Amino acid sequence: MAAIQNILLASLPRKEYLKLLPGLTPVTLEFGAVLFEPGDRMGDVYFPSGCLVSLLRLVESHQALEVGMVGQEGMVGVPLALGVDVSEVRALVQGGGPALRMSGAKFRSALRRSPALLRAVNAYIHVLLGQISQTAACNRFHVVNARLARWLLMTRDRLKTGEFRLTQDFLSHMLGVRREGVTEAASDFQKRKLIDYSRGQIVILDHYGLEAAACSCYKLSGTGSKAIAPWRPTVHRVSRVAPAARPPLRRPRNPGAAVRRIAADSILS
Amino acid sequence: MAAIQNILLASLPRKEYLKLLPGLTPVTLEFGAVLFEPGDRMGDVYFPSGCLVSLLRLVESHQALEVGMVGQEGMVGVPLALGVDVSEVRALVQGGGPALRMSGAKFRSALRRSPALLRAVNAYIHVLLGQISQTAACNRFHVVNARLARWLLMTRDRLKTGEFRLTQDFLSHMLGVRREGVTEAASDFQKRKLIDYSRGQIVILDHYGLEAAACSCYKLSGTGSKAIAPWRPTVHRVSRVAPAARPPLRRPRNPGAAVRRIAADSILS
DNA sequence: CCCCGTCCGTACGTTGGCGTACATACACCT
DNA sequence: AGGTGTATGTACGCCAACGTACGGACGGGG
Repeated sequence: MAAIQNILLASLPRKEYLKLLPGLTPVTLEFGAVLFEPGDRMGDVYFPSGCLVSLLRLVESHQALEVGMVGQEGMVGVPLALGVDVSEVRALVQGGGPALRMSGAKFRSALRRSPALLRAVNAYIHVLLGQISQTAACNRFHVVNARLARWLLMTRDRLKTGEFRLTQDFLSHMLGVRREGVTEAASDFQKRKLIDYSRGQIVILDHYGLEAAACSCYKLSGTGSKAIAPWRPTVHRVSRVAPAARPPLRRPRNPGAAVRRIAADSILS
Repeated sequence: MAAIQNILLASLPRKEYLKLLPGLTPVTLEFGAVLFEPGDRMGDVYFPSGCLVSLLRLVESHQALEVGMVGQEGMVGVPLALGVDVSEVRALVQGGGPALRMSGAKFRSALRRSPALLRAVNAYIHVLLGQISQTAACNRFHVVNARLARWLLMTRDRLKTGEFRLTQDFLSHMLGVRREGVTEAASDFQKRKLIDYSRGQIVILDHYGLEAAACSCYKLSGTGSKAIAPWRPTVHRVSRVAPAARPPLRRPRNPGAAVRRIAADSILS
């Protein structure tokens, strides 16, 4: 059996993990998939093992703001652990990859039978609370540049890679700013050789430089408490990334699964 | 026995509530008292019955932002229910009044023994999560005027009165803006006869007008979900409030209790 | 190969809020 | 009665971000 990639599950005693195993289905979450919309009944929970899910709060049908970011350190569907099965946020797959899925019913019964799981989930809820409130303050006080830097680093820590595919338009909805604002901030970083950015392909060139550009929120709860260690080995390359094997930014190849997918320009809706 | 004023406790079956009763100590929280600081070990939880507690996130030693507001619908010390006893926020008594206090140890054992309490607390945690994330989006997208209106209404709903004592300086830290920004917004409201404001004494004159001035966040999670009903009977008076029995804004009369108190100009620190 | 959709860059006037500074006003204390 | 500290009002320059508009650039499909 492969190593358990989700930290929350990995923290369980082997015995309790084995009891959970039958209920866990490995799935691949595609970029752009929407796991939940506000108002949706949440049928399943997801434990990301190599993907990244954004929790977005929608405002007045024209704007979105990321309030939480869930990677290997956590789970999607926290309210189910609290006895609520209606989502208040949009859960958007922001970085495609593997996850473990469990039905809400099984999850809730597992919570009752496994004290270790309950402890782990509770601890994560606390982390999430802290992350959300930290992000709230960050969004209020810090300028776009600093927030973008923080966001890129947080993403990197969770995807364990300094390369990912995200349009500036997408980013603007995460940060709750105009697309042009992202362009300016990204251009600045690019001039300073902190990142390379081309048509949705982001490469982090200088991790430490980005940290210096980020607000202090990154070091505080930026990584989602101690669970996620910043992923260090930064590729220092200055040449453009080869335009080779680059899948299309949207239109994922495998439209299957019971998750909706959304057009890039309707992250808001 | 008087009616149970805390909605969270009142929702319990009488039998389970009676089991809790020995652990509950009625206390009076004074305006300005700080229940927890970030980093503090939380020894007790509080169930407000007629007071109002703000949860503030501090940023870089010079700014504060309210991320949550706890009244009769909730409790202070949520992390204790999640197995964490270190606070991440400042819990500041923003409206003095009665509350029920319970030791953290008793609370946690009560949670184990009372399924109804667990359900109620979990439901509240979910509400709090929603409130925090809604506030985050609100702080990002809405102008000061709208946010101030929302804040006043939320306070009113929880204190069940349209009169309360708060300086503009205090408000500025709640909203995360300059004091002058609050002055301008409040002056605007005063000109439009929505509120009366004089040296820390706020009177809401036109509840519906304020609602119109507030952003839509008020109606959404503004009231903390369905738990708190907006408190309607607005006093419509235009004359100045009599300068009569007005206690000093700070320097509460009873400095006792094991809670620290802070100077008005150090809400930040 | 060209077209067209997507994505990125830039520009310009506007504005909400900031930082700063200072003036007034009220309240309590001596 | 006057002083002192706190609370509020106002003013001015500045800047980050907004709304809007448009131009260019890349890339896949017909």
